[in-house]
Amino acid sequence: MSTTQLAAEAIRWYDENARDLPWREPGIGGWPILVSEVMLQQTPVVRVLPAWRAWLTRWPRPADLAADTPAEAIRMWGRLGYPRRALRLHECAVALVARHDGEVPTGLDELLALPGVGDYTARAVAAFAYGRRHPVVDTNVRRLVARAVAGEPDAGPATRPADLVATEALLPAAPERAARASAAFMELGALVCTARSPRCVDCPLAARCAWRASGRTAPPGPTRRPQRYAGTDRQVRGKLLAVLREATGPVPRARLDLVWSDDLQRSRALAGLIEDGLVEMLDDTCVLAGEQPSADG
DNA sequence: CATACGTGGTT
DNA sequence: TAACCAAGTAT
Repeated sequence: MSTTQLAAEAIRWYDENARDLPWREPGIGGWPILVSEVMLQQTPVVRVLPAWRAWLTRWPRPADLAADTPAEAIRMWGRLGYPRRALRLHECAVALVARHDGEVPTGLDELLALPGVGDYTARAVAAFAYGRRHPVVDTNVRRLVARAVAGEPDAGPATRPADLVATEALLPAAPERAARASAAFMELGALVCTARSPRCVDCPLAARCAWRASGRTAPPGPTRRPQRYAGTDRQVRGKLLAVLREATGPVPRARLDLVWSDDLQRSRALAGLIEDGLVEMLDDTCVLAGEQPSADG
């Protein structure tokens, strides 16, 4: 079977070339892996590393985080971006204590029911923490499969059930080995079969790659670009939250007024943060969610 | 299915 | 410098 060979080659390469990442340490546990997966959502490895270490040092078990405030979780999140993930992780910890005896569950459905855990993360935790044989499909795997198997320059814009089927077909029968294959595919996608400039010369799958065999056809024309970051509500939210993150107590509205001059947009952004549960309003001041009143008032 | 959601490094 | 990119999720 040629598909089985893809996994075999990928694993062989992975054994030699995988990065030495702390959450890959054998037996590390479900919680550290869950935290790493959530942090890695849309965030580069190099920025996650220190945050992951600090987070797990402070909250080694879900119960530790559940006992602390959401505000502290948001603070520890620092500048990783998408701070709602910190809130989701805190909610996760609370749910794990309430529903799963403080442990990260092993089943896909139970994982999927956790806040901030979607299809990718549920599969990643089940496979990498518990050795379950589930296809793990992230953007790297979708790109690699699109190229190596389908011969296309890139995967489609949205995850499709077909991606799951195509990836499942590549997995070895033995669960532990399937999980290793998934890790290998992700690592290959991250380091070799990259989006911009794939390094086919270094690719262990090159000899079997359909895209390379076709002469590396170019992707279709320009896709519609999203809005620029500068000037968006997103940027304003970031500025507002940065002030609250660094403050030790309630912040007067007047101080938040300084971060953005457009009253309408600033109000809209703040309302969004409150709506998302990241920020709370107390009288004429704002605080991070669940912030405890400081002793010194 | 499109869009909102942060941040900072690379090209 | 502007655009692109990085282990997605929720609506």
